[in-house]
Amino acid sequence: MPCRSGLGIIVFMRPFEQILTDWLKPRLAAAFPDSPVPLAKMAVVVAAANPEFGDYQCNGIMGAAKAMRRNPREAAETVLAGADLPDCVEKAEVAGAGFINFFLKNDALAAAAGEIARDPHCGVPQIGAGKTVVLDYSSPNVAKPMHIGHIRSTVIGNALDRLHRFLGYRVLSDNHLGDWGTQFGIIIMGFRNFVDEAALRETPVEELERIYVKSYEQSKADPEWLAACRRELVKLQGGDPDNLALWKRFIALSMDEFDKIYKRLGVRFDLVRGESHYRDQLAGLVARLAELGLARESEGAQVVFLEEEKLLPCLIRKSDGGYNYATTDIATVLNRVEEFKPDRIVYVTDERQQLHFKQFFAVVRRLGVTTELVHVWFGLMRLPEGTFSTRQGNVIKLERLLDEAEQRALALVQSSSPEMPAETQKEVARAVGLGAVRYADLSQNPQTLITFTWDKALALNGNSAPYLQYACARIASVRDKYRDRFPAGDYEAAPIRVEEAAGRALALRLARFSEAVIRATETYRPNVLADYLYDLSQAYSSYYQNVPFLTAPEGVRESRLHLSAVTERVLRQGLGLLGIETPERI
RNA sequence: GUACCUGUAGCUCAAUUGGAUAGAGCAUCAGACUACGAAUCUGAGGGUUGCAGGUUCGAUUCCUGCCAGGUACGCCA
Repeated sequence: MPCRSGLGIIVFMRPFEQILTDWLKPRLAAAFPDSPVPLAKMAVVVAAANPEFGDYQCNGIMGAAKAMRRNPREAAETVLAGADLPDCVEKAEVAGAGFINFFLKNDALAAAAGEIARDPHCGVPQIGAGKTVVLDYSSPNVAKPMHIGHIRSTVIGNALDRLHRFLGYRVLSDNHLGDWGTQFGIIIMGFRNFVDEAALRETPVEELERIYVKSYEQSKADPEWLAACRRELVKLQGGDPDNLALWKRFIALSMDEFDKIYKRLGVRFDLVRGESHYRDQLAGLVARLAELGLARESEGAQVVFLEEEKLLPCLIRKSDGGYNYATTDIATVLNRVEEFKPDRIVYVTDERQQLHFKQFFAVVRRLGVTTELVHVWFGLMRLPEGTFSTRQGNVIKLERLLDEAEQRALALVQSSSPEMPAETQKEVARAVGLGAVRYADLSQNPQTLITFTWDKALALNGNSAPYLQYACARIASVRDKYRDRFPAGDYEAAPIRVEEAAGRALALRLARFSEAVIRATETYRPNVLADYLYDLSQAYSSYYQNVPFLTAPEGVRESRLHLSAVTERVLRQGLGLLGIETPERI
């Protein structure tokens, strides 16, 4: 992996899979001059599935050989015949039906670990340099408390945010608040008739929710009330000063509460532009779509038909003259494209909005926008007894989840670290509890539904954030003891040597960090990184258990401390990308 | 009715996007602290990958049909 100039300065470093792929390409091109399978696909090298098959493997030859009616094993032998292996490879062999397996030199693994320690990005290439991504996530509705259903968009979106930045992308995170919908007519009526000012001072957002629910129920039972709600909405949208003042107050109260949660979760946005930010552009947008012949009237509404895309029609203006979210979303894309010139716009929402995104993406395409648009959707959060909803009253507030997590973590810290000062215990419990909640969500494939249980969300052992945090704390603890006992020692200057099996397995995991980061980002699945970190951590725990540090002979001791330090660095960096803190001691 | 998603060990989830003997955690059972943190480690049992076909050297992955669950289908977001 290390690539040095003659002066011993690091020029660049590449992951092993990249080195091996590049090595394979010209050889495959020579062996298969007329292959119908593209070289780029044939030459892909991936981590080996099983240690007995080496460290990395290439599976592409079998497909190509098949397409050309050649014997795959013989074809693979031909490729390897020259035997001028890359420096990092100990041996390469053909196995099974026509796999090529690569076994790396221990020295190469040791050197790679050393490079990761020195590289500011832990060996991860800056593949996003020069590219801009707008990331749209969280986006809660004003006047409703955030509940456990909101955690997914916020936590997944935030992890994607951090991952992209780490890869060198310019990221603009935008919290597209629901601050301009039909709900405000209902809330204003609720406010005028039911508000309890004392409650509004005590728990503002809960009170707003209460009056919303009450007014909503009344609107379903009473057509007069519903009509009044509509009138209030039209007044608001028409700029009525009283309603505007109320609306602004609702937003301010909600934002205060959202900000508290974002602060606890370590989430910050570059932009907070709610739907209302685009409200003056909606009429012009609809007119433009009509002029272009894209939109036309249907049943009193303005609609874009999407038969070519085999999609249902997209409604952009209601028959009562009001606009809906599709219109706002289209306007938002146009603004972002013009203002930020992004290469890509990524949205993180739940699965229910898939059709909506396909529809308004299609409309935007017809307007000539070529920016890549991605909808990252995730499965709904459910309770064991079924879905939850505000109206059923079975929601679990996000704040309560976070409080509970910190409490459980505190109990654990107090029992296992009684000597720790109370203030520190509290701080550690915060990091451990919130880390557990984040990890429980991020370690699962986003596209599956999550059934919420307290035990799962707050797990503190096994495959959980505290397991990873524990590994970090243990490394830090050994490092401090080393400094006590060997004040003159400098393990960071000592070379890393890879000898025993557990150390080799650990170094191999470290070399795969960049692959995990890139794949997690490109597939929009933070769980890929979470899986990697857990695997790395297991490799370390095993190493720790099987190999002495402080009682090892000089040299070996320093090498092991050094390898531990690299592991710590990658773990802290990786967990940081998931938004999980790693206290020195836990 | 149409479209999308999910179905893997008792439970919760993986499986490098078509690769080799389908892997982890929890739970169960058996071991390991007079060493550097046992929030840990070592090992065992546990599988017709919903069912039935198909495509090919090779399928949890792709195609078709069923079954079960979830979600969405013009004026909510």
